Amino acid sequence: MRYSQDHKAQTHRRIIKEASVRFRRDGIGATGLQPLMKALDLTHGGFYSHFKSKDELVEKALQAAAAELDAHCETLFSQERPLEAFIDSYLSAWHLTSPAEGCPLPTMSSELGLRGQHSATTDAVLGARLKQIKTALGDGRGEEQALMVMSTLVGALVLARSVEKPALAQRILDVVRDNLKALNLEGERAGQ
Amino acid sequence: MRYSQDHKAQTHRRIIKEASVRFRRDGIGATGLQPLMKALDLTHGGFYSHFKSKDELVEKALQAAAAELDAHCETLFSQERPLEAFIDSYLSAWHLTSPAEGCPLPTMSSELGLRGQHSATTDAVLGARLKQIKTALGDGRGEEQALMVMSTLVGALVLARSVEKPALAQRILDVVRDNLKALNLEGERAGQ
DNA sequence: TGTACATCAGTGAACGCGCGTTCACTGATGTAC
DNA sequence: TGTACATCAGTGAACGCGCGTTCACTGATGTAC
Repeated sequence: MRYSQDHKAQTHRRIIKEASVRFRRDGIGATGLQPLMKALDLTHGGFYSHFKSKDELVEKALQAAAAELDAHCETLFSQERPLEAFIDSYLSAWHLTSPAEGCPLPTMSSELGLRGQHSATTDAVLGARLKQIKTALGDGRGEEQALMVMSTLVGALVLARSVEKPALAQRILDVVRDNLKALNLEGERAGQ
Repeated sequence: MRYSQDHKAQTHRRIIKEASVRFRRDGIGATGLQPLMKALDLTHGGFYSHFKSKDELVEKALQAAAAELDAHCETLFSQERPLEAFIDSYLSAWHLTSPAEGCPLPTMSSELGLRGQHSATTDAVLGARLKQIKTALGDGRGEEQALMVMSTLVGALVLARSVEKPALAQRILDVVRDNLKALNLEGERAGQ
């Protein structure tokens, strides 16, 4: 059946979108192409008229998640207190329980690293955040401080998602959020 | 064939040891029981006379990795500058490239969390490190500072292992190590 | 001390299942005349 | 404007493969007499 002009492009985007959700939520290895296509009311055979392999979809899905995060961060960093907005967002209860729509660094990039299948997109995502944080800090040691902030945010989220007790997870997020804000307010003052 | 008295216990430990290495290095989902048993010159059928399921082995392997880390950290924290020794060890080039023998938090615990199969052992591992760091810091806000340190260490290692460019990975480790030491030396002074 | 037997750690074939990937095919639609 | 045809996104069966798990079996050794 031949479809209207941009029908295939739409399907292409739908596959990438669904994949970027599932890869982040369930893991890349644990996400099957058959269930993924079925969720979009498609059959699995058609997958290969869109992508030449699962690996290609993984890269496209990571890029889609990166673009999503870029858009979200553009909003956050144009607020009055950009760094606080970013920290609050990254360590929110929503981000804790919604890896499917969250930052791909602790999910997709992490799994790609584990398998030794690194992607330049990971470096781009990290680089984009570092640049935004550095600009928000505005002082000379911005680059190093930005790396500290990102490491702490990612680590806190990874740990909060890993621990068994929900109360401990929430405590990690709360403590790190408060202490990180305190540190960075100092930095912002020092930079002025 | 009947074996000498503690032969089975030895095999049991060998399986757990090999699993704790493979789960951390390759991931739990990507580690097959068949190749694992073959690597120990055993056949896969015998696995179930040792463990009732792969999940049971996962928990035992995580506990083994935790015990290994405990032993290593006991050495580190009995040195003159315990916190620096721990930070240096955690952010070492060796730890970056040797997840198989390293901290299970960014590897096994992270994957268990991703699958929603949390373990109390994760909380125990984190708790043990927090306690040691808190003791090393020795001041009133030790608990919160300890959480900040652990989050930053885990995040730095996760990011360093995720990025594509080795130079960026090394830079993350270097910057975070230096800045974390600076922060904590202040803390140690403040606590005295 | 020598023999018969019970034990049980480990064997290896087999189970159903889902994986990524291939491929001959379908059939509604856009295009050509 | 009406008809014949080419296109090609999507179909669905099939491929080999490795997974976790089961189970009837083996055979060297410890134990009992």
